[in-house]
Amino acid sequence: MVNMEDCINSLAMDHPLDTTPKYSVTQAAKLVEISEHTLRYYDDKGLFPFLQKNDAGKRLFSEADLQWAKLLECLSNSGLSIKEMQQYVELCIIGDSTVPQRYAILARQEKIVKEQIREKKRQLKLLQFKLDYYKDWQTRI
Amino acid sequence: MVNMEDCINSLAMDHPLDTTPKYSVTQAAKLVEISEHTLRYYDDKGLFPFLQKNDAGKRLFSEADLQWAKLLECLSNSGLSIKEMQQYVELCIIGDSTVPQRYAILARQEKIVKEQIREKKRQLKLLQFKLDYYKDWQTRI
DNA sequence: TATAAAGCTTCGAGTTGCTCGAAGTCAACA
DNA sequence: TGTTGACTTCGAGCAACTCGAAGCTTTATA
Repeated sequence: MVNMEDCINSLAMDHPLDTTPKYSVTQAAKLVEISEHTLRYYDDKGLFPFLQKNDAGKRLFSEADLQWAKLLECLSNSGLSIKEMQQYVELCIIGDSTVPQRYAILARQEKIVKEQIREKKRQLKLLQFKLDYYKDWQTRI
Repeated sequence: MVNMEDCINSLAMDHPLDTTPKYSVTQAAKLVEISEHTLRYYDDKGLFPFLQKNDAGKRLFSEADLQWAKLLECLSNSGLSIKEMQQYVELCIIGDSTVPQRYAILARQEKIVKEQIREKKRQLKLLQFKLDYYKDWQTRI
């Protein structure tokens, strides 16, 4: 799997077999910058429906799984609960007929992230206001 | 630190800050858009060192307390733990000598919030990429 | 070939920061 | 006087991790 588009093709729209190199949970954690514990936790919750395991039960992450992990992180950070992510996974598994529903979910999260950015900028302003005040205070003494 | 006004002034930053008790927890919650539960929780954790109570034990929030609540929210959202906010409060109570330490804390949080904004923008891009892909997919069928 | 180390596994318990609800207090008003 | 409503405290519950123990394979070393 080379790019994001392919990834979305395989994981979000369909679920074909991914034949790319596989990573252990430790390697995957480093690559996507999500802790091993969280990756396993997500897997236990069924959020990696296409994740493979070898004969010894060892998890094997494909490139597609890594991209998927990034999407999960994104959805989680924008406020989706585990349960809601599970529902998103369900929709993905059902297939193309659920594209409108999935689109609606992503569109809602897009709005939320936009509002989060506005909120973060307000927070930044507050901090900078205080920092300016302190700076001012320090030059006065 | 001699009085509440000095403290809040040097910390919550609005000048001049009104420290007259005015609002019930319900009113305060509406004004700052933080739940009553959270305001009480923060108070229980000692994060409102100058919050007054009337004879019946009812909390009375001043304008200064509202500003302070906003700062607490900001610090919390930028990743400060309750314990760290407690330490910040300690520094505030000690007084002017701790201004450099408090400045350092706020400066660190400013950096963090800036990085959070960058991260949010990356998330937004990922969502928009997926939305575009879905849009494309829908026009193709 | 024994054994030790590394790297994974599962599972259950602990942590943080809320979030909720029950039970009680108190002031105001019909 | 009784009821309503807004508050109080306190303890339990919850989501999403986060950690650590115990065990299983595979690989490296003696």
